[in-house]
Amino acid sequence: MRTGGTTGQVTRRRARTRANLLQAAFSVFAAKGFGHVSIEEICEAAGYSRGAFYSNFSSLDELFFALYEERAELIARQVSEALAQDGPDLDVPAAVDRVTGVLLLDRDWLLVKTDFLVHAARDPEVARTLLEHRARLRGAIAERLARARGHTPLPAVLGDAGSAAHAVVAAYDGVTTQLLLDRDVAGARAWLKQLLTALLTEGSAEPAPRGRE
Amino acid sequence: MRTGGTTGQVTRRRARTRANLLQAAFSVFAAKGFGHVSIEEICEAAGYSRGAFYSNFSSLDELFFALYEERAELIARQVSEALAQDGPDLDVPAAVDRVTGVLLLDRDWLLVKTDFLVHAARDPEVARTLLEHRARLRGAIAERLARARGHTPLPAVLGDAGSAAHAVVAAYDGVTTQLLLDRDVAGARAWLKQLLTALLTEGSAEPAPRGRE
DNA sequence: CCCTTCCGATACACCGGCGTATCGAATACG
DNA sequence: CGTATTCGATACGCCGGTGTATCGGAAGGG
Repeated sequence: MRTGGTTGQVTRRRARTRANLLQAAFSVFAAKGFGHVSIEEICEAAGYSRGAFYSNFSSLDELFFALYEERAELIARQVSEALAQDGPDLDVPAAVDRVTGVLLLDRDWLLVKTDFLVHAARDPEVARTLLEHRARLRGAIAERLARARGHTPLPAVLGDAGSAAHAVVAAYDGVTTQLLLDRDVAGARAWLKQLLTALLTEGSAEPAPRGRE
Repeated sequence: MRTGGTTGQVTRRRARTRANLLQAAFSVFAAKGFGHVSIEEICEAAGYSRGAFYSNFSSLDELFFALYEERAELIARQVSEALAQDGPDLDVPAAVDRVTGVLLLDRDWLLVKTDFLVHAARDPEVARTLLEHRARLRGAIAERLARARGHTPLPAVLGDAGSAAHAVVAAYDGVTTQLLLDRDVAGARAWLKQLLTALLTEGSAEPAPRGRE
């Protein structure tokens, strides 16, 4: 781990190495799960020696944390964009399509995210980070819902926009859990649409999607 | 690991040992998470040597699996009882109270269950087991909902009882995720009631509960 | 009460992975 | 193009945990 360089001379090579390690770690974590992964495995996957690892990170936990933050940041931006993309009217199915394109399609990300959840569940410090990330996403959703209020007849079954956003996130989490098990992406998208439609509209009766199990 | 005893002479001591190991393992897994637990730790916690472990299980995975199945069986029975308990009318808040008493109160169980989910997400064989368990719970819910149909005005926004049960499980999973992070059991119960009320009734507007984050 | 059968504690050899120290090669900068 | 500095590969010692083999004591049957 680099501690305090005398000058600010940080090279391009170093940045590449770090990025490669993170990239490789992502694959390995997704495949095996954090907690069943050794530092050596990551180094091997990335094509570096352990020396490179310790030059860039001080522990596996630190790398994992850095990895999560990097990806979470990326996702958050993409979701915000996807939400902001259309007009003031709220077209739930269309919005779900765009957002799930970001949130549900990358199975590896779901796996790593769930590993991180497990981690956070046992460490309040880590939990804070995850809660903040979730709050940011929820904020984007609440904002979008608030914008729709008045244009589209969003009924107040769930209270204000913030609470409604909470419900949306819960639905998303629930669908994610199922998706991790049955790997049915199409089904998950359909279910999420179904759930959100039920939650966000007053009385639109649609057929329930087919579940695999 | 015991393979093929010449006679069927399996003693009481053995059963106690096995139970003690499972019990200790549960605590250790809950505290540290599967994947950060060694066989030795479990033996130490249970007050046995590694010899005892290998006499009863052949690997950590096997023990973990056995542990999950034991507990899941228990929970499934309790939930079924809790659901069958009252009359044909569906009192959502009351039912939620009874069911969440079983499903949300034991944090350790939530932690182990999530570890198992992570495991299952990477191993289709394990996933099948978990999916079957979930299907059983869902079946109990669907049955309960079907029984309520006709008595209580359950609107068909979600389709048939099976689909509605699916939605209920998704809501439960979503709330669980949040609970793992914020540890707010009361809040989780309130949220679950809120969500299920919104999903299972036509147009009852109630205030949203306070979230901590 | 004996004695057969079973159970689990102990001892042993082994290895994967960890963290550090050192040094040659790569890189930025003048 | 030289050179000061950083980066990462290699080598080393170490340890926790694994799985097996052996053996003394507990448990249950007659």
